[in-house]
Amino acid sequence: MADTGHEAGRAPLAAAERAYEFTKELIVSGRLSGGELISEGEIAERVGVSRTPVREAFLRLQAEELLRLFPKRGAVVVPLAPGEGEDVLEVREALECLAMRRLLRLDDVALGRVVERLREIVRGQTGPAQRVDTPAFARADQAFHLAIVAASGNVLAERFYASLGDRQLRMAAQALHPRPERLAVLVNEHGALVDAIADRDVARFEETLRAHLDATHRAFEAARRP
Amino acid sequence: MADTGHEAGRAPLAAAERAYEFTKELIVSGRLSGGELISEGEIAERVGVSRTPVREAFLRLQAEELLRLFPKRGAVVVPLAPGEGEDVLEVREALECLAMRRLLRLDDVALGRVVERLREIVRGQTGPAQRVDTPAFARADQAFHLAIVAASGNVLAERFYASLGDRQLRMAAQALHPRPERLAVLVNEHGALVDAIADRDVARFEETLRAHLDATHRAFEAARRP
DNA sequence: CCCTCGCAACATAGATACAAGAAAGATGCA
DNA sequence: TGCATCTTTCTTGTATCTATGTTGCGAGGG
Repeated sequence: MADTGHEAGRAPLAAAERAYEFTKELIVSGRLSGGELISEGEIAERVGVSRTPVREAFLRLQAEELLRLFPKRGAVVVPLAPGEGEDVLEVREALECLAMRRLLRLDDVALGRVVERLREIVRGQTGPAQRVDTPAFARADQAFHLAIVAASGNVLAERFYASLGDRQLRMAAQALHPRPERLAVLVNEHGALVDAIADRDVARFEETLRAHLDATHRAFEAARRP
Repeated sequence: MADTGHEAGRAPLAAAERAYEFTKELIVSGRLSGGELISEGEIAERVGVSRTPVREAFLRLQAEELLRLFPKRGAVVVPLAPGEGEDVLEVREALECLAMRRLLRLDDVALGRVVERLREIVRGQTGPAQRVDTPAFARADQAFHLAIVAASGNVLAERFYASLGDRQLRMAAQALHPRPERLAVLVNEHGALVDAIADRDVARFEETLRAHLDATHRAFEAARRP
């Protein structure tokens, strides 16, 4: 039973993890904007670890398409491409519609549980929307849409959808911020989506979703090029 | 240990890349099946590099969900989930239909170029189909479908679709290849898909694709559970 | 004035060394 | 024999060191 005698309970949080969180925070928060160049050594020094875990962090960030590594030259923060918002939204729409069609296979009881869970999430969004807490709302929005995909049971789609998350957050932060009055509208649209699911109305779901994402997209584009 | 300066004359392939390809080949080809345990050192020795690039390769494979890394314990090959075949096909269908709708935005000249490129790929499939070269055909099949998605210009979708291809290759390798007489049919179906694209007929494309994938899926499931 | 060659600074890529954690097997005791 | 514990060994995690490639700048020749 020899207890280790170390700071019990406190996870040491691996160096690679710290480097990852640190760098990702820099990017997602926007303190490092697209196109900027960073080096392993620079981050290593600031985090206080060696370059090896930083390298690992950079690889993960590259896999998430937040960083782009150039051999022997360095790493640049991937800028959001002009058409990227469109791409993300189209894929989201496709995956969510797929999820909706898949949800139809559930019996009424199971679908009822899904609907209840979704309504719960939507209820949780009214708070951030009223407080105009944009970052919190962005996370709640993401959780809502991800929940739809997750409920469909397609783990592949769920994983991919989740991987879009950080990218969405990055865009949402820019898209929602200048237009806080849209938040309440978004909550209503979420409610309408759940209604469509509860009614097993695929066409209405797709139509509502398209309008919902179109509005978000347009807001984003409007924010980008005033 | 391997002398590094030996083949330094031309090293177009980085050590990390070699380690990655080597390990991925082991997994996708099925020589390493789900649940098996591998270690960095083992691969490093077999590839003839140090553990550092192997570590990098493992991280990439983990990001692709082909490998699962356990801290301080090792790496296991992720087993293919029971419903994964279904999941993959559904997502493929969704993404390809999305691509088709996107292709409609192209003008006739651009669409004509796409169609011609696709026909080229289909023509290249007749050889493997007649020779019943199943692995080559599987790659050509994947290239065809990926080309459709790539032509749509959605890089996000394209990347995800490519990662699905690896999973599908892996499943195909594991399930003894179904009926070789189907290969010629598949080529014809590919041709029909291109025709639908050339005619800008979304409905026909979706219908043909669904039948195409359904048949593939059924063949796959039939091979898996005899 | 412009072009080119060469050198220095800097960045990564890979190898190696070392430390620490976890599991299997060996060992001693009741 | 059965169990607790200790040791051994295998594994990863991190640091450091060396090699190599890329960039940028400046001197020198046309």
